[in-house]
Amino acid sequence: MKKVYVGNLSFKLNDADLSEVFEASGTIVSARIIKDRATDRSKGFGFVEFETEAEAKEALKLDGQEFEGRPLKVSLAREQRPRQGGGGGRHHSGGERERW
DNA sequence: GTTGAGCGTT
Repeated sequence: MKKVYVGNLSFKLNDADLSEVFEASGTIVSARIIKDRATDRSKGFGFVEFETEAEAKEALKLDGQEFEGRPLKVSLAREQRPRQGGGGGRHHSGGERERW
């Protein structure tokens, strides 16, 4: 998955807004603002998934772009957090990155 | 009605 982390977002932004911002960078598979599961309030950051890596790189160029009065913070998303464990083949748990 | 460095939930 080509996913990018987007931070420094305004608390007013929604997944739709995030989509609006990054749809100009490429084909968005999924765009979501991370919110508090309890209060549903925006945490001020989100994730955007693209179809291709090239589009994700285009999204990285939006890093520093001002939006809603705040400069966007865009970077490669880390490995997706496991939902509940379980399931089976865990390749490499934790934030450890694949060795190059 | 709140806040501000950060890497997530069905």
